[in-house]
Amino acid sequence: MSAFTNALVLTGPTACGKTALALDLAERIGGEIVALDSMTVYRGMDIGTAKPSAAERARVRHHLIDVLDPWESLTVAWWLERAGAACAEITARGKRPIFVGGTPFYLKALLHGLFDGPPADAELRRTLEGDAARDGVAALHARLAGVDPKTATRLHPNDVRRVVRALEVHALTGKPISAWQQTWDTPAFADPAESAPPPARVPAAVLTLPREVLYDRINRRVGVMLEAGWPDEVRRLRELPHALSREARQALGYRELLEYLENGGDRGETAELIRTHTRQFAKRQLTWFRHLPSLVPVPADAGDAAGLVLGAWGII
RNA sequence: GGGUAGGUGGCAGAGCGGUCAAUUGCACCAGACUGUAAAUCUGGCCUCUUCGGAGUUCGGGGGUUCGAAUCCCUCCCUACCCA
Repeated sequence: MSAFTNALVLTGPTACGKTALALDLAERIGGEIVALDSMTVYRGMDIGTAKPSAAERARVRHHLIDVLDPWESLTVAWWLERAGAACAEITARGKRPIFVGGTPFYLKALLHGLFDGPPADAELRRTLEGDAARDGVAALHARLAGVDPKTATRLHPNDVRRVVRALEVHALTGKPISAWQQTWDTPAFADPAESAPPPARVPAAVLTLPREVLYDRINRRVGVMLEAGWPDEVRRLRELPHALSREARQALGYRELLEYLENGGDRGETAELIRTHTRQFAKRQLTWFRHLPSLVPVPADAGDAAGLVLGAWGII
C-alpha cells in the first residue's frame, strides 16, 4: 500500500493526449513513466494500442510496456504487483514514478487497492459457467443468494461473470466475497464502520475534453491507425505460434480487425465499427472518472496543461 | 408509358382491425464494476407528467368501422422488371 506513496497519476479518456503531455512532464520533473494500461503490455500490439514510439521511449524511460507475449494472460492483481515493483525501482533510482494511461479498473486498484482474496480458478469457473448454461443464470444467482445475500442483492442475475467470481471466492475461502471486499466505496459497503481506512492518497490528474472534441479525435485517430498499417499488424499477430490470449484478443479494434480478416468483412464498415466501439469505451472511462473523487480535472486543450497537471499533483 | 414490390420511431426491421407508443437489433444517454476490465452487465430512449396517467405518432389527404400502423379511395415518393 505504501508502494505508491511516491507516485503520480495522469489519466484521461482514450485519444485525449496523455502520451505527449506525459513525456513533457516526465522530462520536467525527472520522472519515469509506468503504463497504466492493460493492452500496451503486449509485444507486437503497437499501432492499435497507441503505444509510445521507440523515439518517445528513448526520451523517457517507460515501464510495463512490451512485457508479455500476446498469447499470455494478465490480471489486475498481476499488474498491480508489477506496478508496485516498477515504482520501487524508479524511486530507488531517485526518479518519480508517473502512471500514465486510461484503464480505469487498474486505476481504481492503484488508488484503492484490491482485497487480498484468492486468484481465479479456471476449472472452478468452467464448472460454474457450465452450471449457469445448464440451469440458467437465475439458478446460479439464487445459489449465491444462499451463501452471500449481500452480494447477490447488488449483482444482476445476468451478470454471470461477477456471480461466478463471488461463488468462486466463497468456494475457495469459505467466506463470502462481501466479507473480503471492504476497501472500496461500493454502495453496498458505504457504511464507514464497515469500510477499511482510506488508502494513502496518490495525486492524480484527469485530462478532460469536450465530448464532441474527444469523439472527433477518436474518429480521426482510428483512421490514422488504419492507414499506418494496423490491419497488417493484426495479420502478423495471427501468424504467431500461439493464438492470442483471451485478454489480448479483446483489445479494441484488434477484435474487430480479427473478425474482418477471418470472415472477410467490409473494410469501411470495420473502420466505423472500431470508431463506434472506441467512442463507447471512452464514455465508460468517463463514467469511472466521474466517480473517482480524488481525480483532479485538467482541460487537455488548455494552453498550459502541463502546468495545470503539476498544480493538480501539488508540485509547482 | 405498363407491371410488381414497397413507404413504420436516428438507422435497420417486425407488426397487417382492438391486448400498439408500436417486438427486436444497432446507434444514442445514464448507471454498475475489487484477479477477463480496450472486457462484461444493467436501465432509459415521441412529448408532458403531481408518475396514477395525459397528449400527439406508423409517407400526405379522404373514407369504412364502436375501434385502423393494419381495410378502401386518392395523391406523392422509392426499388426492381417490361417498354
